[in-house]
Amino acid sequence: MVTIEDVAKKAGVSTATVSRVINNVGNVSEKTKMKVWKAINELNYKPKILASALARHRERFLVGICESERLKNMEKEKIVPEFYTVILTALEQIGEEYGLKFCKMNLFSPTECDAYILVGGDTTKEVVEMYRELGKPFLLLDHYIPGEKVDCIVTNGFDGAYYATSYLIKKGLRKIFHIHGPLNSYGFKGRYDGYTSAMKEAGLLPKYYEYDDVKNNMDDVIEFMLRKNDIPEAIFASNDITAMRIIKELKKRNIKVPDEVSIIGFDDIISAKDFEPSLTTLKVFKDEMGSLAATRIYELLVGHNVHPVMVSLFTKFIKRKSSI
Amino acid sequence: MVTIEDVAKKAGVSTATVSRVINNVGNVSEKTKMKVWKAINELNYKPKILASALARHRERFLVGICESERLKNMEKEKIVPEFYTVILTALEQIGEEYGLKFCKMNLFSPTECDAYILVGGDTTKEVVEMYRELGKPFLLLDHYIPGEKVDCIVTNGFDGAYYATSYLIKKGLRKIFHIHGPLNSYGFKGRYDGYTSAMKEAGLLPKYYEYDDVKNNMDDVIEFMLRKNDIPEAIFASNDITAMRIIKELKKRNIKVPDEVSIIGFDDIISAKDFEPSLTTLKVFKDEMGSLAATRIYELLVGHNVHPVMVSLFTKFIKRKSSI
DNA sequence: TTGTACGCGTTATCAC
DNA sequence: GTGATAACGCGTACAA
Repeated sequence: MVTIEDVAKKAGVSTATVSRVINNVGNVSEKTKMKVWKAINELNYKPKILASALARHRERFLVGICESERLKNMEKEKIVPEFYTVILTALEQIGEEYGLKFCKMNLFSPTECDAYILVGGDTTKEVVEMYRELGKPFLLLDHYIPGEKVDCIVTNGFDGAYYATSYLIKKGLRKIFHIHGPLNSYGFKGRYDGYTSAMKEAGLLPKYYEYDDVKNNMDDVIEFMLRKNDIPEAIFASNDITAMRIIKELKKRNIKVPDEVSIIGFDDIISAKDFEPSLTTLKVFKDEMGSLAATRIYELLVGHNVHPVMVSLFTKFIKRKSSI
Repeated sequence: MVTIEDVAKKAGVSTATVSRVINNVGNVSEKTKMKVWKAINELNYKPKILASALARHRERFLVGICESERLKNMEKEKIVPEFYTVILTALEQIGEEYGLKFCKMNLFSPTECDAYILVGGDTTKEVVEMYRELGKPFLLLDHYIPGEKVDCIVTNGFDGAYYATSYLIKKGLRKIFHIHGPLNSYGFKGRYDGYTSAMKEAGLLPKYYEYDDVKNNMDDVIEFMLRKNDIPEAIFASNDITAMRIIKELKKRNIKVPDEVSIIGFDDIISAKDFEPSLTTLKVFKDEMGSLAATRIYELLVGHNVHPVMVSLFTKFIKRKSSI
């Protein structure tokens, strides 16, 4: 392994100078810079992020947590239960390990920071453009924008949905439906794809209904579904809230869960395990998302040319009483 | 930040003992273990991977690079050009930074190692099951298996395809076709999804043809396409080899590229820039895949309960002469 | 402008 | 069974 010391020796300077050249700080004469870069290239030296990060621990970076008003309100009204809190807690805890300080701000009017974490689905192409112009590293948390090649951390909805659907199929069920939110949301789209993919692979016909979260038209959706397709053997819902509303409507019509219809949700929100019946679901690791975000933003802050990636966390199937 | 020293002080032992307890090595009395765990929990201490990794550099891990015969033959016959070489080079270089040693072996009959990297698309559920039973960390490189929740590193075909298709649309083209390999391959499927997604969003009708890589039936595909849909304005191919074969067939029929038809490939294989005309394509960062694989397998080796994730690298659009 | 020396948090070696 | 301490590779006060 070639270290900074090897480079220093080869260039005939001290390790301090090499470090200064690499990180482009302090005053180094052009002549010395040339010598150092030459040595670096000849030895094919790559700085070790690990050691660098450790040594930089004294450095304090300020990272902006950027949220839209809409998201904050959803938090407040418990539509997106505990999401924000859990993420932020993990983010701050792991961030501390890297010497990160966090600072909340509005997504659309960020204040000066060393880096930014853009939370939730309200980040558009235009917003990304704005952050690009700030010239600081940033990443999307729980969101992805096709074609923009911007670093992001998301939950792998496809995989979870595929697993849940396959599970129901393996249990011998055939008439498995999917009720989902708007498919322009990346999260819902992935789950939809996972469901249809599993169904098609098993030679089954996917059947799905769109549900409007805001209007809460579950009554109509269920009514329509029952009239048109008779009773399904199972429904995979694109989140826990939706699953709970489905169960409520089924109960109203005296349809037994899970005896007549199995229901599976997505998220594992806190109330899922105390619901009646307790909800079978796919657990989303919000704390892991937070800690991954902290790790990633740190890499972007101190790493030399980091390639943009999408990191998607797998979910965990939690078997409870709402499904066979 | 709470360090190992804080824990040691609280438990009334040395840092060495705390380290021994955490990593479960050496001889520590049960009584001391209890004291240490108690202190760890009370302080909510989390070991710092960074420092741990740095200190462990002296340790040498042996990592198996597992490939199927099929893949090795494809390498040899240049069907998957330079893939193996580029990946392995980056893997070894970055791996060295972490004290990793690599050892090539057959995917289906691995020998004893500390961890494994399973290369390419021949890894099935059954193979995964076999590696799980080995009880060692492993990850898939350039492959993903739905529902298995196994760590993997892939290229984000969806994003690249979406970008390329959107690019053609923005240039004013409407009749954009897609010629793809078998969709049971994760890579081809993602690109297919990205293409159709971009087309649908623009209100255009996706049109695609499957091409059989092994039979090399490009002549038939092009013939069929031309007869049925007349001439497209552009074709997005699911890889460079396919793109080159398309161009060859079009040339044979005196159709000009890019004047009459724009062609975009995927991969940016070495020969892409010397092809006539040079190929517009989406560059896959093989070296980055290798280095990410090294980093990730190291995290799996030394990290405490690492959550499984899929890391997908964004591609880069390379504009050359085969497209407008 | 450059070099010396210390510290980042953890693990491993060697005493006891 | 346990403790003191020297590494690991790099960044940066401070000195020169």
